[in-house]
Amino acid sequence: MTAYEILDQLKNEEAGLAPPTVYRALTALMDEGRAHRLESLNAFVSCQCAHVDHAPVLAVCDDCGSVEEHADEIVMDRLTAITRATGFHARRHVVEVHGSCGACAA
Amino acid sequence: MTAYEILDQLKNEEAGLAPPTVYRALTALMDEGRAHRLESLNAFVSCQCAHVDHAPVLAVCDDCGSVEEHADEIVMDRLTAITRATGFHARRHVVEVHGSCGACAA
DNA sequence: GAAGTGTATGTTATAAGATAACAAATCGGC
DNA sequence: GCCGATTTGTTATCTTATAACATACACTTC
Ligand SMILES: [Zn+2]
Ligand SMILES: [Zn+2]
Ligand SMILES: [Zn+2]
Ligand SMILES: [Zn+2]
Repeated sequence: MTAYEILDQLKNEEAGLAPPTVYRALTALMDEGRAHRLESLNAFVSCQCAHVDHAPVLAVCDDCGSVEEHADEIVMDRLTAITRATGFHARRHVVEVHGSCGACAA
Repeated sequence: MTAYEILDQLKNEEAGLAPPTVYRALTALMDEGRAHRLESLNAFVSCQCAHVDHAPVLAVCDDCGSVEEHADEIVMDRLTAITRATGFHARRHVVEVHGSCGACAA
C-alpha cells in the first residue's frame, strides 16, 4: 500500500488526517521493524515474519500486487562481502524481486 | 543524479526542456542498459560496466553519494532460487546496498 | 498550582518526482 | 504533394514526501 492509500483509508475513520501523520506512523513502524518500505514501488508492507532486526528479501508480484517476505542471510552476507572488496562498508541492504507469484504465474 | 538535477543541467544548454523529455531519455537509456535507476533514491546512474543485459548490485555511499556497480550472478541466482521456493517467478532484481565507500569509511 | 521546558502531535503549505494528455513536427510510403 | 504513423515537444496534473510552524501534553521546578 502506498502512504496515500493508507491515508485515504484512515480518513474514513478520522477526518482531518494529513500526510505527515501517516509518514510519521510509518517511520515509527519501520524503526520497530513492523513494516518495510518497498523502495521500487514507493509503497509499504507490514512485516510478515518475526519482528526481529532483519533485512528482508521482498518478492513483489507485478500481476496481483502481493508481497512475499524471505529472510536470507546468505544473500545479505554475500552482498556485504561483494561490496567490501572495494572498501565499502555496507549498512543497509535493499533487496526486492519483481515477477509473478505462484498463483499468477500458473 | 535525480531526473530534475539532470533537467536543470540540460536547461542551461537548452531552454524550454521539460520533465517528460528527460524521463523519455532516461527510459531509453535504461532500455539499452546504459543507465540504471536507483530505486531507493529515486535517482539514476550511468552504467559503469559493460552494457550487456545485467541486474547490477549498486553500492551507494550515503556520505558522498558515489555509486559502485557490481555484477554478481551468485546473488541474482540465489534470489531467483529463494523466491522460486514459493512458486514465484522472478523477472527483475533490485539490489542496492547503502553504506560508506572506501574513501568515506576510512 | 503557575511557569517553564521539552517532546509529541496536528496543520498548512510546498517541495520533489513522475506521467497523462494533447499538439506539433518529422518521416516514410504512395 | 498527401496521408497515416511514429517521434518529439508542451502543458497540465498527479503522486509522493517533507519543511515549517502551531498546538497540545507531560513533566519539572519553584
Ligand atoms: Zn520483515
Ligand atoms: Zn500474483
Ligand atoms: Zn550496469
Ligand atoms: Zn563516499
